[in-house]
Formats: sequence, C-alpha cells, structure tokens
Amino acid sequence: MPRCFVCDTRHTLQHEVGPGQAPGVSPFTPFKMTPRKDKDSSRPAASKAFAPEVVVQRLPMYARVLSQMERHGIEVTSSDQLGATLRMTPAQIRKDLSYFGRFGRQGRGYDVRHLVGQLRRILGLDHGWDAALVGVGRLGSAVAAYPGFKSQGIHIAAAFDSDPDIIGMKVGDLTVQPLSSLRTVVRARAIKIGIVTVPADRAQEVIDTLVQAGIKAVLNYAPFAPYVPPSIRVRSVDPILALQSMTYYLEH
Amino acid sequence: MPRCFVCDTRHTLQHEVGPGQAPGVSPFTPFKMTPRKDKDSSRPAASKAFAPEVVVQRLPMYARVLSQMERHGIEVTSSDQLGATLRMTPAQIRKDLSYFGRFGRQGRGYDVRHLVGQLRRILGLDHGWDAALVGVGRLGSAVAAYPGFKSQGIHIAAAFDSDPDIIGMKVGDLTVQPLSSLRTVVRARAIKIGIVTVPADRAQEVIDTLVQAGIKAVLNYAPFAPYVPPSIRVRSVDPILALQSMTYYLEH
DNA sequence: GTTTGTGAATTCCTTCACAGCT
DNA sequence: AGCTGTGAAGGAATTCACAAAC
Repeated sequence: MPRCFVCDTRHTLQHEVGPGQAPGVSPFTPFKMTPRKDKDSSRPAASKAFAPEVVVQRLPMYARVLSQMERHGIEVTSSDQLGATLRMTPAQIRKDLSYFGRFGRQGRGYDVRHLVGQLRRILGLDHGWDAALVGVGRLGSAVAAYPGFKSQGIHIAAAFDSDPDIIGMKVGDLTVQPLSSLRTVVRARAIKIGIVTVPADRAQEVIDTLVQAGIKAVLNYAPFAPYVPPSIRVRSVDPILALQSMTYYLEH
Repeated sequence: MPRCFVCDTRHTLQHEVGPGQAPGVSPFTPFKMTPRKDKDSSRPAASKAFAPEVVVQRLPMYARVLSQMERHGIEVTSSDQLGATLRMTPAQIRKDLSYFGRFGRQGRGYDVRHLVGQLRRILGLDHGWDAALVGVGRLGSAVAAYPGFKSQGIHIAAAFDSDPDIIGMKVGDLTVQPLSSLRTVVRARAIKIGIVTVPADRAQEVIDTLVQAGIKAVLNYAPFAPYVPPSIRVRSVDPILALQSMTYYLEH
C-alpha cells in the first residue's frame, strides 16, 4: 500500500523522508504516528479497560521521578508533588495510574518505594533488556557510548554495520559485526529491541531486516517515517523536527 | 509554585528528574507537556482560527517530505501520496494544511515547489537560525558534529561549558567559551535558540540563564522536565523514555 | 474521474468534582 | 483535614463525507 514516490513501486522501502511518531522524541512529544485506527480487536482484558498509548508513554516519566525521590530518601509523595515536578496536573497523574491499579492511600498519598516498584514491573523495567545497535558511524558510536542506556537497564548486546572499515572495530566491549550476521545473531540471542543509527536512505531496509529477525521495538534515529507491521513499536528521535516546530513560534 | 522535593523550597531549579513534552522526543512523539490550559488570551487573529500545537509539530514533516520530492524532480503530489509516505491519513494532512491557507487545486493536488516554499516560510525555514550550544561533553560534541543541523539551517553559533578543561577547546570552527560569558554573547548576537546538553542536575540553571539571556526556544537533551515561562518553547529529546514506553508493550 | 477544503461527526484525552477512605 | 480514585463533563484532535473545482 505505501507506494514509493521515488521508484513508484509498492515496495515497503522508503528512500528517505518522514516522521516517526513524535519526536519529542522526545520521547517526549506526542504525535499520532500510528495511522488509521488500530481497530484493536482482541485485547487481553486487563483489570479494566486498556491503557491508551499516551498514558503508557507517560509512565516512564513517573517511574523516573519516583526513582529520584527514592534516591533522595523520600518515602511518601502525592499526585500534587509529582505534578509540580513533572509540570502536569495532579488529576492526570491519578487518572493515568488508575489504568493500572490502585497504588495510593486516601489522605496519605503514594508510598514511593511501592509505586516505583509497581511501575517498573508494569513497564518491564524490573529486569534488563538486550538491544541491537545498527549503524556504528558517528551517531551510532555516540549512542553506544551514552551511559544512560546501560544505567536504565538497556544493554547494547550487539552492534552491526555494513562498512568494511567499521566491521571489526570495538565499541565498548563489543566488536562490530557485519550486517549480514544480524539476522542470525538477533534470532539466536532473542533480542527484542533494535536501535537504528544508519543514514536515512538505508534505514528502512535495516528495519525490515530487524523485523524479520524478530525484533519487536525499534528506536529510530533516522529522519524518516519507517514502515513496520502493526505488531512492532517504533519511536523516532528527531531533534531537527523538534527544532523546526519551534521556529514557527519564533517567527510568529 | 513548583516546590522542589529535594530541598523543599519554591525555587524554580529542579535537581534532576522529569519529562519534556513528548519523547518522541522524538521530536516525534506528542505529549501534552504544557500543563494547564494556556488560556490563550490575545491571539493575533490569523486568517482563521489558530493552529493547534500538534499541527505545528507536524508541519516540519510535511516540509521534509516535500523537499525530498522536490529533489527527486516530482512536481505535483497529493494528500494521498504524502499520507502514504508519512503513514498518516490524507484527511489529516489536508486539515492540517487548511489552518494555514489553501495550497492545492482540486482534481490536481499540490504543486510541490509552491507548497514546500509556503511551508518553509510559515515555519521560518526560509532563512537560517543561530543556536547556542551549552554543554560540550560527549553528547554536546556529538550534537555539534551532527551535520543535520547545519544542513537544515540551524547554525551553532556559540558553544559554552563550565569545565575549565573544555573551555578553549575547538568544536568545529568554534572555541568553547565559559558559561559566564553566555549571557553577554547570546544577548549581543540576539540568539534565540538554545541547545542544552549538560547533565540533568545542571540543566535547569542553564535553562534559566538562557532564558535570562533572551533565548526563546530550547532543545533539551537532559532527562528532566524543565521549568520555563509560558512564552518560551521547549522540546526534549529523551531516547530512554522512548525505549521505556516500548518495553511496556514487549512485556504485555 | 480526481482531489481539495471543510463543516459535522466521532473518537480520544484531559480536567472536574466529589464520594470515600485515612 | 488531606488525598486518592473515578464517573461525568468538557475540550481537543482525528476522521468522515461531500460539495466544489478542475
């Protein structure tokens, strides 16, 4: 269905372009990257209705603040305090949490240790995650060296590149492997997360390969809107888009 | 109003923590980072009602695809083709564009060159922008070296750091200056964009300084929710949050 | 026939406001 | 008194669907 405007075939490879879902990347900013309603047929039927995606995107922020508080020895907090720190309304925080359970006590607030534990469990942050990094150029090296991933339980377990000059190089304690072994390695190690730091014109084919290898979540740094099957999650990091949407306001 | 949970005063400096607006950061993903309704009193009264922020955030994606098409020699496109490339519904693209004018022709579509020109003008991308980079550690250096900014008209015009070992170093053709001269330099050169790549525990004070120096837009790479006056725009880039909101789905 | 532009309808998200528990 | 959890209300954003223009 996506018809490529470069070569006008119906392949799934886009040659460059596109959004992601919300730059914010910012892991931050929300978009609506999933096109057309997901219809969402079969749902596991949790304790209540399902949590909207926007809510899931905010959960990690809550977990982060609470970890902070925990480290500072704060034992109890409230939706007011959380909201002040995160610049959100307390009502939104309470409503968001209510999709997943009842974590607070009326009149008291939330036990920090308990809530952060629950959120980590819900988000799957109570254990580590292996990730495969594809593209070990300047950006990829910077990502590999960024200490934030490891400290948050994201372990870059394999690195790939197609450039013969880069293959064999060391990034941290990893050796860069050829793209051709991506599928086998990712399959064998059951890696579920891919981090894509290749140029935009290679990114779609890399993502296709990752998906074929069994990856379920993609962190995309290339400036385009990847095509993936509905069961795969994608988030894009795109500082340029973030800046360009601000220049609008500088101009007006 | 924001009361710091670390030192319990009402200062505006947060010690770490927080979201941004949408990770997506992804410059991509949308959130609702602006708390409480902006009330939006006086509005310049454009041709029609005002464009919602989500719409403004999508405009740069449209401009990017259209630039692509222009480079490929495509002269006419349609909301269908744009939607297929960006994985969005054609209706959304038409509606978004309608906030800013009527750019297409029924039965024909959009003239690529004309539309991209209009979008660049609307977004202020028809001229360059100077930006001040604060924090020239690993991340800051990577940002400074990233060719995407310059190619999109974002010119890093000054770089600052507080580390004596880093001050005086060269990044590209810039010399890193001490933080203490930030205010004067940013003022003198009328720089409106700040890019913050300092550690989270320094980020709020740096942003305060930037705002005092007259900056109007901040691209924040630190993992916390900055406090800024309502007239200042912030977008945060936070790949960790982006990943953590995906692990939820890996787990369920 | 094709494709835009846009009110109306719909869906989704946020905020309100209060009952209920501490 | 203080604060959560949540239905209901309100507001935003998306999608529909069609008249108008080529």
